[in-house]
This record gives sequence, structure tokens and C-alpha cells, in this order.
Amino acid sequence: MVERNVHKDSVIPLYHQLKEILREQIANKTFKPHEQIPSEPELQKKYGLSRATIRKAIDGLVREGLVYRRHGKGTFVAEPEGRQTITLDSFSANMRALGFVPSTQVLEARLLREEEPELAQKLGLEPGEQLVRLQRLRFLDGEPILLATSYLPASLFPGLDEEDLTGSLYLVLAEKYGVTPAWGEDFIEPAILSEEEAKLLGANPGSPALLVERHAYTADSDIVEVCFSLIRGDKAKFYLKHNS
Amino acid sequence: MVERNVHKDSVIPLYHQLKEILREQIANKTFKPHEQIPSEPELQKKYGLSRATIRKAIDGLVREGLVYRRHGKGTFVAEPEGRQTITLDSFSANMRALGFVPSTQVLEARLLREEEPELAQKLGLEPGEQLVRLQRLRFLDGEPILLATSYLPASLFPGLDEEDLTGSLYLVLAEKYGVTPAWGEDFIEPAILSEEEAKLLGANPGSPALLVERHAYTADSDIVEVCFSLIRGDKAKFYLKHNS
DNA sequence: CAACGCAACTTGTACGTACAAGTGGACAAG
DNA sequence: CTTGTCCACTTGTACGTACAAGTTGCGTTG
Repeated sequence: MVERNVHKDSVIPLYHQLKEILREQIANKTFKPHEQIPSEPELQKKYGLSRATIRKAIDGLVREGLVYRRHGKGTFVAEPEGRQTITLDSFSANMRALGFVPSTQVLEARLLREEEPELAQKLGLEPGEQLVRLQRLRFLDGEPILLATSYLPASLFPGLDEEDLTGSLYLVLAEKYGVTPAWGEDFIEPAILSEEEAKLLGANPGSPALLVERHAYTADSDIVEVCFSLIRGDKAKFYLKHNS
Repeated sequence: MVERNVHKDSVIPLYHQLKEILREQIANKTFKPHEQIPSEPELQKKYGLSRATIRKAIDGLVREGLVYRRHGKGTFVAEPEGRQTITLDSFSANMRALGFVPSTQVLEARLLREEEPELAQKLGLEPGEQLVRLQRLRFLDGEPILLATSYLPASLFPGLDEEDLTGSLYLVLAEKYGVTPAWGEDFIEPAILSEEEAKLLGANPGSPALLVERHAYTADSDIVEVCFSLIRGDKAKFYLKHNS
């Protein structure tokens, strides 16, 4: 087992290198849940860094919820969440991690010309530029939960409408096009299911639902996807954890 | 116009005092959107603090999305965009920062004995222990937006039902009881307004709304508050930004 | 034996310094 | 006029120190 260490001459900041080392050690259970990680002075000695740098690294892990501090006692590995923190990660992988069996039915996947100006503006499209419209129905344990309608700029993803999209969309984007969403925004509002939507979701028309509009971006803030998800209110809640 | 300043001998950390001062100045448009705020050296001189403390204060504002930094250029006030990043901070202060005029009507504030076992369990109450029930109607620019029903353990906050709660609840908790929520969880689901709720919120019965159940905790993971917020769907969306 | 106080650990806050790196304007050279 | 250099400014990273404050255990003292 090699002990990773920081590289003082790397372009990557030292605090970031240390953060990744600690994250790795938490992931591979070198430090187990509720176990104390080495104290700040110990980490100073071990990695030859100043306390400010050590703290900046741990600060990041605290914000991500991987560890928690106790004044006067130490820093400890957090309990892995049984619930789902909302992330940009794959819906499929997340749900499998929670013990569900996810599946997907592709309702539509085709190229369109710009239609609504509002949508074109959100996607940053030039007039007349093409976009991909993708409508998918997602199931957990065979039960329909979510109706997702995605729009992506066609210029970034040529031939996307021909791909197999019954799995993870983000996996296809990463593997076929080398594009990974780095950050995103969600707008959540309540909705009431129409006749058609209720039929697809196997629910009653007029029953409450959540409409989540997601905008996903690359690290360079290029838009990757605009997605409208309609979620059955009786089957799912939106969970969000925040650290201050 | 009095210029607020930090109090070196206060129990509240200097970086937190500065953060609140800057937040207030953003709220009252001393610094306008996309305007540059004073550089770190300037803030050092003005408040007599070290750069590390200045940066820690600004770090917090960056995380909340109130300002953004540009390497080599400066730090700038973010565009409000009418949306709110969900944080544990004061509703009032955040809304003021976005250019709204918030106000609050207290509908109820009283001591109760444990009622529902489910609620008592969420609050970690012993059988027979008392709790405070607090129901408040919150307005933006005079328009009712949100109906919040909070439950707090009475043992932690003696006399809370006698306090003035038309402002920030969290400010009262901090100043009178020395309790600051450090992290929290939200559970968001869609709802449909009942006759009574619609009346209070000035909306139509049967119209869609968001129900947000918030659990707030101290750094020691003691429960501070369980709050159910009913938000008018036609007036507000829930905004969430995530960085991966 | 019990209670208190102290020492040794932890993290929290705050100060100082230094240099790297990105930005933009002034200014001189071509 | 254009280009390139340099300088003055900004934020980013990293080092050091110091003391406050919470926790725990050990040992002394009553």
C-alpha cells in the first residue's frame, strides 16, 4: 500500500492535494465512520504543511459533509448518508446506491430547430441552431417516478439522438463527447399533473407534483443541458442537506 | 448614516461581524450588483483587521452567492436575479439583500406539551417535555409568500414565546440563547393549499404550493428547530445551486 | 474516597509575512 | 499605430506565530 503524498511543485494547490488524499482514505475506509482522523498538528508533521493549509483542506471536506469537527476533541469521519443529497451525479447510480432498481424508458429523442425563444436563450443558441430534445420516463423498482424532458445544444453532441439513452445520460456525455457537468442550478416549483402527464406516471390527474428545472454547466460555464423533471409528489421528496 | 464597525471585545467572531456588515451594505445598496466592493487591503485598513479575517468573512459571502471574486480584478456583488440560494441564514436579511422588503406577522407563539409522537421524536423530546410552537406569516413587499410553522424544544429556549419574533428568529436564538444553527436538512414536497391556508396566503384554495420541512441543528447536532414552510407556488420558486 | 485543579491535548480565532498569479494602464520602442 | 515591457493593483496560496476555548484524564488535596 503506497502512502500518497503532496507534491510541492505541482500546479495543483497543496490544500487541494491534501483534501483528495484524505477523501481517498475516507473512501477506502482507512478512516472509518465516526473514527477520528489525525489531528491538525499530526497532519502538519506528516505532510510538512502549515496548519492554515491543513485547515483549508479540512474546511472543504466539512462543507462537503465528509467529516465533522468537535471543538476540543477532534475531527471525525461523518456517517455516510442513507439519503440522497442532491447532486449532479447520475440518477441511476445514486438510486442503485440507495437500494432501488432504476430503469428508463425513452419516449423521444430527436433533433429540433429552435422553437421557443426562451428555451433557445437558456441554451445559448444562435437563431436557427439545432437542439436535441430528449424525453424519458424513469422508474424505481418498476414504478414510474419521474418524467424528464431534456434539451441539449446539438452542436456539442452530434448524433446524440442515435445513442442508447436507457442508462445514464451523463455517462454517455462523458464517454462519447468528453463533457462533464461541473456545476448546476435547480429551480423547484410545485405543479399539478395534467391528464397526459398523470397517464404516463400512473398517477391521478390533478395530483400534486414537483417540477424541477435544472441547468447544468461545464467547468467553463458552457451550458450542457436544460432539463425539466416532473416528479410524482406521492412517491418522492426532494432532499437537501446544507452545511454552513 | 452611521457606519457600523466591528467590536473587538464581542463574543461574536470578528469575521462573522464583518460578514454581517458587508451583507447589510449589499442589502441597502451601498454596494450595488456587479459593483466592486472594497479590496481586501482597503477593508484591512478600514476595519483594522488582518487579511486572513477579511478573507474568511468574504469566503462566507461567496459560498452564499452574495458576491463573487475575480482573480486579479476584485470582488463583486452578485446579481440577485430574484432567486435565493437556500441557506440557514436569516430569511429577512437574505431577502433584503435581494431587494425585497420582508415583514412578518406572528400568528401564534406558545408553549405546548408534546402532542404528536412523530414530532416529539423529531425534536428528541422526552415524554411530557414541553415545546414551543411558532406560526408566522411572512411577506415580501407586503405580499404574503410563506406560512412557517416552527417547533422548538422549550428546554433550550425558556421564555421564547414572550420574545419579539417579528424579525429574524435565528437572530433571537443567537443573541438571547447563544444558539446558532450550523447545518440542516430540507425535505421538499408539493402540496395543495387548503381553504384555511389559502386564506392566510391570499391565494386560491386548491392552488399548488411547496411544503418544505426543515430540520436545523447546532454544531453538536442538537436539534434546534423543526419548521414546516408552506410557500405559494405562484410567487416563489426554490432555488438551489450546486458545485461538484 | 471525592472533588478540585492543572496539564496536555484538541479545534477556533486572529494576527503577521511573503510570494505567485491574473488584470489593466502607462509608456517607450519599433 | 502596434507591440511589448513594466508597474501597480487585485486575489490566491502558503508559511509562521499566538492565544482562546472546549475536553479529558491524571494527580493532588481536603
